[in-house]
Amino acid sequence: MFSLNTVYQKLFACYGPQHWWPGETQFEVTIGAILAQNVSWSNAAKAIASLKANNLLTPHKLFKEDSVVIAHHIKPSGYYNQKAFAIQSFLQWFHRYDFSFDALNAIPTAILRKELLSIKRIGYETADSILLYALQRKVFVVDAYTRRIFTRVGFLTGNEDYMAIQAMFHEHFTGNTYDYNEFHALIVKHGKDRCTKKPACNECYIADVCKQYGLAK
DNA sequence: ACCCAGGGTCATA
DNA sequence: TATGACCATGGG
Repeated sequence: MFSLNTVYQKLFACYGPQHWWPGETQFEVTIGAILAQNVSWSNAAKAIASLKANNLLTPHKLFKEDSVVIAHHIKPSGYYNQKAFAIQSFLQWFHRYDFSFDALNAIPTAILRKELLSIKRIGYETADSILLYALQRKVFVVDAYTRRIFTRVGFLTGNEDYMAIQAMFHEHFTGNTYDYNEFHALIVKHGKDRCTKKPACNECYIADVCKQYGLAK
């Protein structure tokens, strides 16, 4: 049987809490989730800093501002035209809730997820990142590291789609919302440190743990 | 110079 | 359903 709980506990013991998401407000975390799409966090952070420095990091400002201007300020995050559009698509939706995160808190997770996914340029991972890290919903965020690492250690075949992988975590990982937060962050941390694209991941800590406890299938 | 990073979408077969 | 192409910057 799967023992994702043990893998999580071992990663936590090894690396410690990651304290994600680095963002001062729910709104900053949300915009950060869009800006971080397929780009290093350092690049996304530069774009956030740029928006802050220009006093643009509020729902009202970004909603009214010309998308060309937004694109200019978020350039360091890459894909700046698409991301400017994504931000304004999100805000067009958020405007229906008066830019209120309290209003979002009243919506059931399944409904909220569906609505987020209906927004242009917001896919599974971005929607789930917003749900988990900005809205404190117990939703597992699946990313490239998750697929790569857990395929490598035998928990996945590599052919599962996003929803199938998420379903596995939802079914077998019994942590609370805080644990969901840390688990994803720890997977990214581990991926960056020790489990890159190298064909043979000789120093994979998760692989070590799985071997030690006989956890892989 | 090359590879990759806390993805998403669309055309094509 | 499943690949490929495209979007684009900055750090190693």
